[in-house]
Amino acid sequence: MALRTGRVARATIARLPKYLAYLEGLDEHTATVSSQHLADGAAVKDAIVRRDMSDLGVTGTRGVGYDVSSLIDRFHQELGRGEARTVVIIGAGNLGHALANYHGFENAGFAIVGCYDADPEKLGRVYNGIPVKGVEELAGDVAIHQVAMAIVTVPGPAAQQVVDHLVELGIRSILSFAPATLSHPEDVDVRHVDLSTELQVLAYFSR
Amino acid sequence: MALRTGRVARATIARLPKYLAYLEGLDEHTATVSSQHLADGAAVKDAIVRRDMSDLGVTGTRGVGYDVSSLIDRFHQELGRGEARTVVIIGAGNLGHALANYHGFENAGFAIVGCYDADPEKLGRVYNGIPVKGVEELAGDVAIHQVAMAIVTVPGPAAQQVVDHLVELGIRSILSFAPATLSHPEDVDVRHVDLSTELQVLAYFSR
DNA sequence: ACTTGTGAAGTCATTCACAGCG
DNA sequence: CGCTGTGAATGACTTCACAAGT
Repeated sequence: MALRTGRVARATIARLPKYLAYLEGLDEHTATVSSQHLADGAAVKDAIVRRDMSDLGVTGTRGVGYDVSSLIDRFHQELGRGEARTVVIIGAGNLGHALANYHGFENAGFAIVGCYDADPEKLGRVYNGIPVKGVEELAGDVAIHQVAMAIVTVPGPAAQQVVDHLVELGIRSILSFAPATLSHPEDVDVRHVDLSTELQVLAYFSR
Repeated sequence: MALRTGRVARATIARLPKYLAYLEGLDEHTATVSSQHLADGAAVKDAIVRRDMSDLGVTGTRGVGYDVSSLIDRFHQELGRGEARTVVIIGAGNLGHALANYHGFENAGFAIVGCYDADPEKLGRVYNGIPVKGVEELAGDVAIHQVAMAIVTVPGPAAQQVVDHLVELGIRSILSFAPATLSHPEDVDVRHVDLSTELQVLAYFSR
């Protein structure tokens, strides 16, 4: 259906890292995978795999499957691996610290420029090679490193002004862990991960 | 439409904490809210609020709005606040530490029983009043405290066996931060928060 | 007048099921 | 025969729009 859409569905993109993890863990000499096979590896249904490939414009061989290395290349390209992508973390508390030490971001091709905090006492620390700096350095660093994304880990009450500041600096994509309802211009994409809500939803459905 | 369904849509439940946060921050003497008003406070559309209330079986007064304290009571009840709900955290690394220190879980009515790690060096530490224990104490603690939920923050490769173990202990709800595809019985509810995937999706749509 | 409550339509994503190619 | 590729069905959630209650 979508033979050359510039944009692919969010749900499809979210599965690409899973597909990639499975494909990259495969034997060197595994040349092809069937949708069934890939589906098992990524814990999804086979029909989803075929739909995703179709939406991405990827084509396999009937009776055989999809070419593994083509898939890997295509997924890398689609996810923008290889391009320089810089990120800042705002808030050097426990969560900021944990995220700075989390290697999944680097593995996915992101470079964390710095971790910014208002507390002068934290200044100068280094987490996993990432410097903790004062917020006054943020504007400069964003410009120098062409930062396009930010991860917000400040306490709830401070989150709104942090978001406002980030938007002012030209950041258009924000991943927030702050337990707060945030307002923002609609051309800014704010993804919200609310840990306590996740747990509450889980609890609700376990009764 | 749903006047007495035992179960409400996931999406609706996920909004209740937002509604609650807004309502609980209201003036003492604000007796009612309109769907419009509540929608603004929770950053959603007013039609969603009305649909949610309808699905919950909550009824307002036309021309006036919904009764604030009734809503608060109803939401608390729906989310199971007030009931004893115990949780364990598996993995006392950076993320486990951060989550132990995160007060949002307690605020939502969860009691974190302990933080379990295979590394003997971490044993005996206390994070925010939560003891770090060896995994061999997990089974006993789960039984004693009637733990029904677990948060998994171990590295990817260890995650599958941790999940298997938790399932064996009777845990039926798991919130996993491990960057790994996990298999589990279908009567066990596993919510997966993949931080690096979140960032990759965000990056994709910012191009 | 103001605001609820809800059919009906719209959007997005998953799943089915099978025709058609290799 | 095996496996892809996709129309069509289904399902979950949102949004519209308006009739009806206060």
